[in-house]
Amino acid sequence: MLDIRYIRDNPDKVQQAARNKGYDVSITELLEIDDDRRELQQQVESLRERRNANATSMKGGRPDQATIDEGKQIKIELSEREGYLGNADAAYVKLLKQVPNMPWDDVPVGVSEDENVEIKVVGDKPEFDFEPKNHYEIAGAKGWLDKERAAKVAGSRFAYILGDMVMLEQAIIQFVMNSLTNEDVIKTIASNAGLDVSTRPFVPVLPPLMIKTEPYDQMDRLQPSDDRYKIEGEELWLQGSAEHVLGSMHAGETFANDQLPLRYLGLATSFRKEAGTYGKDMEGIIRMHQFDKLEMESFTTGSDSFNEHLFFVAVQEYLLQQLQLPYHVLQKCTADIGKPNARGIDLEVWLPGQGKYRETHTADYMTDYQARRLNTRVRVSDKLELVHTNDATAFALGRAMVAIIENYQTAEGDVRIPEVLMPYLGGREIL
RNA sequence: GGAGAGGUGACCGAGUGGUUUAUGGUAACGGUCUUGAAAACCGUCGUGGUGUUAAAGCUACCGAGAGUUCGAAUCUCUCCCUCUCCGCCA
Repeated sequence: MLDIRYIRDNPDKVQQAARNKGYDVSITELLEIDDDRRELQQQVESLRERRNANATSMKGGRPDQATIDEGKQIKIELSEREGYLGNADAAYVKLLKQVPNMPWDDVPVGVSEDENVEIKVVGDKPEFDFEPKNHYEIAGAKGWLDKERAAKVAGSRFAYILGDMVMLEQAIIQFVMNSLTNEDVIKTIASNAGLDVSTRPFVPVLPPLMIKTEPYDQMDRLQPSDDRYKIEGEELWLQGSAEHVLGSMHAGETFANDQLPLRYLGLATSFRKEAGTYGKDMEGIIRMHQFDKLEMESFTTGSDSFNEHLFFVAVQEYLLQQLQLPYHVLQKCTADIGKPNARGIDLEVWLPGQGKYRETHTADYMTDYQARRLNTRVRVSDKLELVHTNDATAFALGRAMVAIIENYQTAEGDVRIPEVLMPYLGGREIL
């Protein structure tokens, strides 16, 4: 949620930003309702003042009949005004929630993801002296992937992952966990990127995989709710990303300044309905209803948050470079960054089996947009301010394995193991 | 799932319908005293909204929401959470 005071002071800017992001919300209407609401609030508060004065006028003794009658009269008026205020408040909050976060200054204006801007290309695409295969051809032949039986048991867009592919996932998890909990690695990443950020390592987290309606809404991630799985008969949902359960973890809390930055590395299975994508990416494991993901989330002060965002991107690049996977970096345009985002970066890895880049990583810079409704704050030199949140993919494990399988394939249909992962696979060099 | 007990400020803890603008204590901060420190004493010590140049003021907040009442931390209802016992369970 945006700060209403900012909206009052910058109505045109906010309106334009919402338009650029593709959100149809009337700032004029919002500010009119805001005015109405404030006027009603004044009326209600002065009635309450009268009520309170009336109720305490007897200083503890029994009030006389005239005082009681007066109180009854105030009560009638007050309850009428409170009714109006309640309606105005509901309309106000509903509209205010619809206002997207302001895009950062350098976010390109665009109407669709086609206008995302490639800002960097890294790594050499592998060259093969044979026709490279898709990950699902290789994994299928190896017996690592069984979607038919998964369909029988759970339906489409589910898979049994088997054998060495399971070992590979575990190896990636261990590699990333070991790297990002090591302060020396954090130092290296920050200094390579030339970033003046804290070198505090990440805290690994196994979060709950379900989240209640209220914190989900406060994270501004409940929408689109038709991409979410709801537990029948409960105000409970399966999370669609560890971001949802990590970012809401400190709702209602106030940090001391020296607790920040607080960096979490969550490992969680994420669930998405993928409604409206039927027929799209049905082959392989690119777009499953369920996938394991290592996700970074951090809480910082406002002054540190932008560098933290750049740091998260640097972490993503570091991990891909360690695995020697070729990728490019996209700066997402206004239409694609997302409603709570101020800025968004996508990393896409080159998939030789498909002959194109595919999204494997996202870095979301939220400023204080999520924290405002979560009410997560920090005390900075005696003043309270909202924290800023950043989240970013460390590895979506399914897609990471797709990238490894396709980039490291051999003519024989085997998969070489990236060097940094060998120690986690018993020193083997090939799968 | 069943039965019971609870949820009050940074923390502990009183408060079962009306000077409660939430008692008291701890911690923190400032001061007095001291060569310095401790102790003692004095003072300060919540958040949101509204309002304003700034303030004062007003208002809300005792787990969340709704209700009863002239008046609610206190009574009623619903929900959330914690603890104890039973049941079930990896």
